Amino acid sequence: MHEVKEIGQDEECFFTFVTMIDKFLNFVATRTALTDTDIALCKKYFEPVLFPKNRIIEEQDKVPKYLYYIVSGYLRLFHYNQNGDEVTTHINCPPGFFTSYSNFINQTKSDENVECITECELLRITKNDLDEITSKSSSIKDFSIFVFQQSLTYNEKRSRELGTLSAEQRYRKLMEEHPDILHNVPISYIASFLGMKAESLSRIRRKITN
Amino acid sequence: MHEVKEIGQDEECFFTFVTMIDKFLNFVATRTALTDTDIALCKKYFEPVLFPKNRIIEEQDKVPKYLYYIVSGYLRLFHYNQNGDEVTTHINCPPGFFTSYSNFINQTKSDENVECITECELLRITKNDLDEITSKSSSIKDFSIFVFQQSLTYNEKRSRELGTLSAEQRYRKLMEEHPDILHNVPISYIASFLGMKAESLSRIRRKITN
DNA sequence: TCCATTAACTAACAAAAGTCAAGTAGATTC
DNA sequence: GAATCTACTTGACTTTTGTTAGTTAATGGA
Repeated sequence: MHEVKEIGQDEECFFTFVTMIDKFLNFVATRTALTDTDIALCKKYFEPVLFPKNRIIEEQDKVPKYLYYIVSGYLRLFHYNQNGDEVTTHINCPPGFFTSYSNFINQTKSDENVECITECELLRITKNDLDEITSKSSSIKDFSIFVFQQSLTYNEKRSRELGTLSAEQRYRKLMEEHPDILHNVPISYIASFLGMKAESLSRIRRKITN
Repeated sequence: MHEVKEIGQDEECFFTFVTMIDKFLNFVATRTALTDTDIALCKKYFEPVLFPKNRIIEEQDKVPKYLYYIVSGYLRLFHYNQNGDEVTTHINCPPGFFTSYSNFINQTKSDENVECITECELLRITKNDLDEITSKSSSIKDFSIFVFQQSLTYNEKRSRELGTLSAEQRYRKLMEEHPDILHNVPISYIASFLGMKAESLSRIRRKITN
């Protein structure tokens, strides 16, 4: 059985693998029926890890190593633009998966970093191991295709909103759909994620709450 | 052997199936090696069709019937916003595939219309038939996964650009990457696709060419 | 051929968002 | 507890984009 790895730190960890993998299996079960064999495969190949706040777990200019399932915590994807400013392109929280999808799937170099915004409990799997378990289990394969499609749908939605909504409408939408993000993620990341400057978001927030 | 169907019109058609499918097979071959069996499968299941300018070939509130390969012509995806205005979310041209991807894959209702901007020569395939040939040929399956990944990559790129570039930068980028679109697609569609008003695009064009 | 319709451009003004510079409040550190 | 430091806010100003309305050019149908 795995132990929870806390990378680059010597602090003790009280989170148990059983808890994490069970949460994951519950999530999968909401969508796909799993056999005992499927469950055993997941337990064998998904590795539980615990990271502290602000840890960068995938680096730009490298091939993303893992697909992550988020048990707890907040993650972001960001890169640097021509001026050297950080641009946050994704923010996610439980329950869900996280990685630089197209680069992970194709195993190509990504220009994005994956960073833990808060402390994060994650389950991770490499591309090789994912291919391994999807070839062994058609249920897991179906679920993995579903996850991939979710990412496609997400990006279609995101580009539609960025193309047609005003900064204020985009913020209001985030307030409705992910109020938790507002309480757990720095405003500056949220502004960048919503495609506006931090000052603009500040003004919008004041106007709304006034 | 198929005949080229020209739907809803009685005009004669001089495009041959052989030409269309050969262009398609050449395109696939740039990426995936096909056996004679694979080629026979494609010829059997991809149906050549010819549509006139402005024809809507997939309608909103319905499940998209086909995935299209574009042999010639320009297509767009559009929907209506709260004010009843058209919003163009995608424009594409040969060589490439076209559909409302996430709804086609999941066979769910789409709120988008697929419209031929110009006369279009297309090859189309239903979801059932696509599943059929991908189950019979692993090469075709690989290629089909590649096509969907392209769509994911495309949407990631698009949302990044809409989130971080100014209207002028977005137009300049389109000028560089798809100058042909500017000559074949109405300005109003392009403006909407780039997330700006037609008047803004007009100003930008004057400023650039002045 | 003429009329009606539409697409594209223009201009003047309004609103939204960015820029720059300064200020505040809350943490953190020594 | 004073001094930093950082994230966030604020205000004045600029630039970009949207709005409205009018003009021109091209298009298609009767």
